[in-house]
This record gives sequence, structure tokens and C-alpha cells, in this order.
Amino acid sequence: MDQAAFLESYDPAAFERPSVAVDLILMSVVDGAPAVLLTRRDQHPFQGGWALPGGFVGIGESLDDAAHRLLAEKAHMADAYVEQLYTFGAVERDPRMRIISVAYFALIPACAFAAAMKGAPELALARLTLQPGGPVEARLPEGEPLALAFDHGEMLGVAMLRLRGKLDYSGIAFALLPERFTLRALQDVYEAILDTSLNKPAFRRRMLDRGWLAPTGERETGASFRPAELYRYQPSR
Amino acid sequence: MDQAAFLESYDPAAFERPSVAVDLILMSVVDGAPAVLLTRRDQHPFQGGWALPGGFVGIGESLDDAAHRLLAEKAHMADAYVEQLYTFGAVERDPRMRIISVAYFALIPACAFAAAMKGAPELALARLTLQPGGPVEARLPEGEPLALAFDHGEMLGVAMLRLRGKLDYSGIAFALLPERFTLRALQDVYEAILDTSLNKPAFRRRMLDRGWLAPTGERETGASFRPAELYRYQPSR
DNA sequence: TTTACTTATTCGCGTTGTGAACATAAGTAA
DNA sequence: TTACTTATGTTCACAACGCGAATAAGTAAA
Repeated sequence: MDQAAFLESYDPAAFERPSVAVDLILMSVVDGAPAVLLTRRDQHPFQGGWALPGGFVGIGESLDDAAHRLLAEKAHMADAYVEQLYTFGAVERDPRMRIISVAYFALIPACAFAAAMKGAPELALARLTLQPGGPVEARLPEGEPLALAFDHGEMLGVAMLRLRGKLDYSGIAFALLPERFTLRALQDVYEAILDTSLNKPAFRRRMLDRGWLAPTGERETGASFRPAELYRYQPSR
Repeated sequence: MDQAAFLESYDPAAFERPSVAVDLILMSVVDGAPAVLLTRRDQHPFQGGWALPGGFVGIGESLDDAAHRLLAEKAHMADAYVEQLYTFGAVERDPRMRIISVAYFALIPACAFAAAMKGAPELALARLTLQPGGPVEARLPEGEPLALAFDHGEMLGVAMLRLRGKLDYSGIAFALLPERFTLRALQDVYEAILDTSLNKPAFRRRMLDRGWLAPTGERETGASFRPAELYRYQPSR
């Protein structure tokens, strides 16, 4: 207690300070499966492993600002749903030095995801599968599970679970869709994140009863059968 | 991108680093209302204001370890449900210097709460009320709302909302109760956190159907009317 | 010993949400 | 015009839930 009071008043400049970084989990749902953008490491540690894009937090920069800056720098995206996920602070999580990492995830519609990959060729798309009770697996399209650097596999697991948990009671799914979308596309997002198949009429009823969807009167185009109506997300009701 | 790769490889020792602290939200439900332990600040900034107990994270100490160490140092408690809440990283949140704070909350049964206060006289109990859409108010028993230091009011708000959100789908409520408890006591915890009154038979049915409760066969004592059965929390079923 | 009293616990009913099967509608392409 | 495919709507059974009331089980006072 006296010790605690002492620490409270002590000049913290005397302590050695950890570095603080932000790691970005750039997520989307592509072809019916959750996906994330990773970069291949060309240096030790974890050379050849796959890592989340990230960077250090500036001394005059808030955590949220750092996340948005990295989003722009790494993926050239200005607008996305960004949310702080969790802070990872194990002592040995980076073998080089003490780095505390604040993980953020950004939800990106599949179309913007593809555009971001064109602008940032060092980013690779990996599909995620969440083993029940186990770690996540990330793999390139038709590839073996990737070796993830640092504790980034753990970060992806936390992100997937957070996404699942918030799916039904928050409008988080709409951040993964373009502005106008069909109910089928919305259901595909739900099924990809929850990794289950859902009953179509029941899903439709639940979504419409929630009052978040506004019909636009427009129809999807390009289908060789009856086109579905396009809806818009209307948060406040 | 080149810039990003540069930053990635750059020696972060060259950057000025923020300090990293842990702040503890020691919560309980006392007399039917959420409560938290605060300390009065005797120095600037926020002299005379009320703050959460906290301290800096050691360079060789994980965030979780720091939280548990502070729990022992500040409240003399070894076992409690401890969970990382959120990381607050606004640049000006501490006017003296850049400090990033990782907030943890600990859930403590009312009886252990009272014991902790005896062992740590600098801690004061404040009752929390969460205004819908507004900030939380913390007040001493029969007192005016307290002036909270730093962004600690915001932290309390996030903690209350997290608690509410996790209440129904996690066994978090049982961390606020002694090992054996009555259904009425459990319902009191729910009503305090959700700030609503609940239907008693329906609550009872829901809880028992969930399969988390094991009857002990014992009865509560000291009541001048029919004593209720004591239950135990049995997580895995 | 009996009675009053208070709360725990259970019961029954109407309402609501949900899953499944099925019927209908609306487009394209042959 | 017809076949085909998917969107959209309807119906029904069933489970969950809120609510009120009835019953049970203790203590304390008469």
C-alpha cells in the first residue's frame, strides 16, 4: 500500500518503458468464408511466417489514430468500420524486445477488400477457419495452413469470436456489405461468420422485424432468375 | 508502403515510448446496486478527485500479471474474476505525460468487497448509476456525484456496459456471489446490473434450465420466514 | 400447540419468437 | 409460350417466455 502510493507518485520516466504497437486485422467475408489480409515476413524472427500488418504508436498519436493511420498506410483505405479488439501484453510475445500490441479489427466489404489488395501487393488474402476449441487456421486459397508469426494466430481467434458474439445484436454485419445488398448476401455473411446454415424464411423475418433494413425498391441485376430486392442499412430504427 | 516497411524495420528504441499503466475497476453489487472502489487523489492533477487504483506495468511483467499484482497490492485480494476491459490511449488523457492505460475489471462478491475495504482504508466504496446514453455517476452512500479523475468515468461506463452485455451468456454473475447463494440473490445481481426488475418465476426457470446451477440441499439461515435453497455454480454443464 | 405471516416454489395460460415445409411470384432462357 | 431457378410470402407446430395465481415451507407470535 505504501509501496503502491510510492509507485503512483514515482516519476515513471525512471522506468524502462515498453514499446506500444497496433496490429490490424483487416477482415472481410469473401466467397462465403471469413478472410483476412496478411503479409509475409522476410526477416527474423518468424522469417517466412505470416503476420498482421501493424506499426508503432507515435508518442503524440492516440491508439485510434494509429489504427486509422495504419489502415491508410497499409491498405490505402480511409473509411471502414474499425474497432479496438484486445491488447496483447505477454512479455515474450516478441522475442526481440518488449512490445505491447493493441489489436484492432477493421471490417471491409468484399469489393473494397479486392480493391485494397490491388493497391497493396504485399498483402495476401487468407481464408480463416475456426476450429471449435482450437486455434484458427489461415490458409491461402487452396493452400496449407499458414504459419502465423508472433501471437497473431491468437489475435485472429479473438477477432473471430468477437465478430460472432457481436453479430446478432449489433449492425456489424452491414460493415461487411456494400451499401445496397440482398437479403441472401446478408445471410451469406451470417453463415460465414457463424459457420452454420440458417433457415431462410426465419432469417428473413428476423432481419425485417428488427427494423434495420430499408427496401430501396431496386433489384439486383445480372441474375438469370428472379432478382432479389436490394436493401439498405438504416441503423437508427 | 515503403514508409510502412521502413517503420517496421526501424529500431523502435529510437522512438519516444509511452508509459503503460493498468487501472483496476474493482466491482461488486452491494445492497442491490453496482459498486466500485475508488481512491481520493491528494495531488495534482485532479487533486481531490476520485480515481481508480492503478499502477505502471513493469518491463518484465505481462499485462495480466500487472493486473493481478495490483489487485493484491491495492486490495489484498488474491482470487477474483479478472478480465481485460479496454485500452485507453487518448494523447491528453493524462495531462502530465503520455500514458496508455489498459483497464481491467475484477468482480468481487459483496462479502469479499467489505473485507477488502477493511484492509485498505484508502479505498472508498462508490455506488454506480448508469444514465441511459450518458456518463456514469459514482457517489458515496448518500452523497453527491463524485468528480472522477482522468478518463476514469469513461472507463466505468465501458465496464458497466461490458458487464451488462456479458451477463446473460456468461457465468459472470456468479463471480459476484459467494460460493453458495440463493436464487433471489442471483436475481438481485441481475436486477442491479441490468437496472430493471425481472419476473421471478421466469428468471428461476431460465436459470435452472440453463443447467449451470447445482442445488446443495442446504437452506439459507437467519430469515424469519421460509428459507430459500442454496445453489452452487457448476460451469461445465 | 396453533395461527398468522412472509417468502420460496410450482402451476397454468396467453403471447411471442422460431424452424420447417410448402405455396406463390418474378425474372431469364429455350 | 413454357420450363426453370430463385426470391418472397404463408401456414402450422413447438418451444420459450411473461405474468398472475396457487401452493408449500419455514419462523414468530398468540
